[in-house]
Parts: sequence; structure tokens; C-alpha cells
Amino acid sequence: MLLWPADRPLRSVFMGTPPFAVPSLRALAAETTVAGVVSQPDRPRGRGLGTQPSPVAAAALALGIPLLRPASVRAGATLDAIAAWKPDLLVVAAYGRILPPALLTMPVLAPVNVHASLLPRHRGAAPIAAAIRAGDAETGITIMLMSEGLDEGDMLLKQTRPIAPDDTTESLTTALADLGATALREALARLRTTGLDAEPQDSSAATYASRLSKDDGRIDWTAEAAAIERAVRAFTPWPSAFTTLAGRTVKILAVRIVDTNARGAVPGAIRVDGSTLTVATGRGVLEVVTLQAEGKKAMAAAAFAAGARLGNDARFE
RNA sequence: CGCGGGGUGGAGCAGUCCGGUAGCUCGUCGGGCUCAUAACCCGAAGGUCGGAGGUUCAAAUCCUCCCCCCGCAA
Repeated sequence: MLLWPADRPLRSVFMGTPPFAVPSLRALAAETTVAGVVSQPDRPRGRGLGTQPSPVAAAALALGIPLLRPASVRAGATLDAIAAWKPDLLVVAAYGRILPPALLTMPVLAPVNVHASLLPRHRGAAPIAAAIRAGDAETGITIMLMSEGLDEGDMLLKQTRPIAPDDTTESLTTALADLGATALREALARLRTTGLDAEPQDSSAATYASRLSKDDGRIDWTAEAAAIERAVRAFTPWPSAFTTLAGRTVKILAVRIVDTNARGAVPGAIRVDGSTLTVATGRGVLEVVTLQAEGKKAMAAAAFAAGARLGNDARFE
């Protein structure tokens, strides 16, 4: 049972990096005294060169909270600096690094994680995309205690969110970022009233969602249409599902299943019929709704077909 | 100064290297065919070729500068 006296101030330290973590930081700042924020170092991004602060770093600066952007969270100097904030509670949301034991034992009360899946399902770095790709009917947020194992700690609170047929990692990430903040507030409130029970995870039911890479986005046209359709949504907006046409990269941004069983056609074979562009898969047929060619903006597949001068034997590789 | 592609009627493209009639697919409008149609046939409208200079008898096309969009990489 985790409990903190209602009349005793709660000092927290927050660690996070991407947009997903920002609402949680705000929630934490509203419920506790955030002594400091730790985020990943500014990285070069965008065309040209410019480095930019992470969304969490930017939010911390805007809130006027002390900010640390260490290259390593294992370095002694980093640990000392965080320890100097004397945290009662450590809250982590998509920080992006495995945290050392010395950090997990630092807070007086506990190290807590805001994880974007219903644990023990989809432990790891890309739980939202994994849930879509797996075709799960629902996902959610788990507020959990951090242990040395990857997302293996005891669970404190869960909130669910159904996955809609048209949900993408983008739309779900936005929704779960808010749900994460809501769940965190709920957990903090209970922490100071009824207390929170820690429920162990059933590790036999665990699945792992490894970090996505650029290459994961390449479409395997020999797969089933339904699986490809889920992958397209899972990889939106990053890394984007893509394929090649005559050697050139084409991002496939949105597809629709028009047949779940058809076989026989060469996987990847393109057919333009009126204003629809369909592609054969290992099993079933997909209509491409939106795509994007190199150096071009995203466009409707019909527009692409009108100007692409596709031959009868055109096919995505 | 990280690498690269692109801005041409409403949409998507060709034409630019080798200056000299604005092209293609789709859409729109009118007409025809048809039980009907996103199909097919005939016809029409619609463009300062991103912007500003320059070279030239002549610039979408060559030169200079600027604006905007996007891919890679993170």
C-alpha cells in the first residue's frame, strides 16, 4: 500500500521527453511541487541543422521548473544533481532511456512510470504502435512502480481507451497523453487519500513492443491485407509505412481493405480503376487512399494515379 | 553552411539539358449515348509557367537573387 499524508507537501521530479509526456508533467506540476525536470539533450532536427529542445524540456522552461538535459543519466554528476532536488516521488513518462538502480532508489516514496499500454501487454518502447499492429480492441494507461526490469514493476492504476478502426499511432498517442495525465492525477489523489495497492504483473501474459526503426515501415506486400492495413495505421506518423515504385520511395499513408481473401495476383501489383488505386497482397486487396512520393506532398491516390503514368504491369516492390 | 526533390489552367504530371505554336491524365461546364452510371463519345471554359531582375529578335526553358513546399537524415 502506497500512501502519503494529505497534509504533507510532496516534492517530485519528472523525467520525460516527447509530446506524450507533456500532459503528465503539467498534471504533476498541478498536484505536487516539481523540484526539477530531466529530459533528453537537445538534438539536431529538421532540415538544415538547428537543435531544438524536447517538448518536455520546452514545457519545463515555460513552467519555470529547473531543467536538466544530461547526456547520461548514469553519470555521477547527473545523479548528484537529481539527488539534490530531494524527490519524494519520481515520475517517468517516455524518458527514452533505461534508468539506473541508483535513480530508482532515490525517491523517498517511489519511482513511478506512466506507461501507454495495459500491462503486462506491450512492455517496451513502442506500446501504442504495438497495440494497433496487434489489432487490440482496447489499450490504455498503466501507472506503475518502476523496477529494474523493463516495464515489469507492480501496477498501481489502469485506465482504458478503446482503439477505433481508424485510430493511428498519432491519434492514439494524443488521446493517451491526455489519459496518462488524467490517470496520474487520479493516482496522486488516491496516494494522499485511500492509498494505492500495488498489483504484480502476470509475466506469462507479457508481450514486448520493441523500439520502431525506419526499416520497420517497409511494407511486405506478401502479408495479409488486414495486417498491412494495421501496420499502416501503426506507423502513422512515424516511421510511415512505405514501399517503392520503380525504385523510388513512396509513403503509403492511408489504405482501406476492399477484399480480405483474394489470392492469385502478384503481391504489390497495382490496378487503377476509375479513381481508385488498389494493390494486391498475399491475401486480400487494399485500396490506397493517400500516399506521398519523394519530394511531394501527401496526395489522394486518385491524383497520384492521374499523373503517374502507370503501366499495366506497375507494381509496388 | 548536413544531403536531395519540387513550385506549369481546380488536382496530379510532361515539357527545362538542345530558347521560338501551353501538352497529358483527372476534374468542371455543355451536349450525346444508355434502364442507368463514377463507364463511353463529342465539344467548351480555365494558365501573369512561385516572385524580382538580367541575357536575347524571342525565355516555362539560359544567368543572378528571393519566397514557399516536401523527401532523406535526426
